[in-house]
Amino acid sequence: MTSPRPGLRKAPQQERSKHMVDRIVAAGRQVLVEHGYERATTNRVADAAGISPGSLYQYFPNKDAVLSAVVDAYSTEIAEQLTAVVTERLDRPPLELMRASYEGLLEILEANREYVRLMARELPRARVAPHVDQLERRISELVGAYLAVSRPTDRVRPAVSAWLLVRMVEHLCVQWVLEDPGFSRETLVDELMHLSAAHLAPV
Amino acid sequence: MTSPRPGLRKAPQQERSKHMVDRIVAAGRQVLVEHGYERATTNRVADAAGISPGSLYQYFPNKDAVLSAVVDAYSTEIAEQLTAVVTERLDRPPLELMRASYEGLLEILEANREYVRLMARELPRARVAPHVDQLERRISELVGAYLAVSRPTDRVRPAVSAWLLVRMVEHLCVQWVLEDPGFSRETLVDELMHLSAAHLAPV
DNA sequence: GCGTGACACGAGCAATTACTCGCATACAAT
DNA sequence: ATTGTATGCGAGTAATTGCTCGTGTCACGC
Repeated sequence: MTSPRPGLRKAPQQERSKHMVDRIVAAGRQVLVEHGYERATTNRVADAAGISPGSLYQYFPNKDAVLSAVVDAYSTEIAEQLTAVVTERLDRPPLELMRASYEGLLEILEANREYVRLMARELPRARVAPHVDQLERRISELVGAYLAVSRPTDRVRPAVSAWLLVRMVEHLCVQWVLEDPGFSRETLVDELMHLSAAHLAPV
Repeated sequence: MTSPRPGLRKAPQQERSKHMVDRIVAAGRQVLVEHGYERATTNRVADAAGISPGSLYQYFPNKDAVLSAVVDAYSTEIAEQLTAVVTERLDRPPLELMRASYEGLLEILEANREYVRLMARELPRARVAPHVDQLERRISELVGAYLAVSRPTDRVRPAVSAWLLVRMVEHLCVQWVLEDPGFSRETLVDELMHLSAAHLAPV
């Protein structure tokens, strides 16, 4: 990434510093996961990156920018995985697509439990809200558009269905991954399917 | 409350200090709501309570204890309101009880939007998790017990239903209150009823 | 080789924070 | 009134934190 990122003090120009930003972000992620939000200091991040605080501040204007970059990189990563899973199966029939999406989501969340815990438990909600809100809005719009075309039900407006289903599925999957409430992933998917289908069923 | 509270340094013995603890907790709540978590310092809380930091530390061993007391008092308050709403209508038929509970929950959340924002957005999840988890577990157990008796469906175990329904309803209601997503409370309740009924419907 | 600017360093500053302690005051019992 | 104690004060302290700046090093065009 040579293009200037938002929140970056300056763009790296020589080879040796090209990866500096990425190293800092990676170190920030590691510090957050290992030490938690309250112990995530700039000095610690610089330490973890094997550089000095001064070098960190050549690329980031302040602590906030570092943490934002961490959250941003991490959530982009997850969003891309999710998009890939869904678009891969976009040609399948609706119900099958739905089930595949839920299973894909759960697989991704389970594979990134560390990230889920960081975003949903460790970080103050105010810090992740912009990213999460944006992601939820984007997905809601996609689902809403899909529903506006297929129009499985007239009881509810597509936008309302999208809002409800996206938040319901997301939250239950996240909580299931974090809590491990004692029933199988298959059961969860089955019940999510049941709930979604019931909601979308015509009057 | 003359009984020693957990996390309290010492119990007030004279009249003039009886309300000191409550004043500190109230001030803490106000500071959290007004200034946010990151700006909630002990000195600011003492200021807001109109006392000195030294006095604060006569009753609380550390900052954490103050914040915990705030969260605890606040969530107890809400839990009591919710319990009242449900128990008041415990004799009504199941569907009516369910609808009344959802409506009661939404009324309480809307009346305490400030609290909801504090708990769900402002505070780090790690700090509210104990309280929220406990509340969720308690409600899940209640619902599970209720379902174990009435057994509306054999498809899912009562505990699983309780887990899913409690988290689904709670999260959607909280998000609806915080986001104001552009559809009426009536619509939300209708859809929650629809979803719950569908989930609990026999095979 | 040499000069110039990008790069990196890390000690340290200024500000903030949680928390204390010596002292003053209000109260209750005698 | 006097005395012992509970209560309250608030300037101060030790530690931490975000961040800077003077200094030095390295890469690259000439």
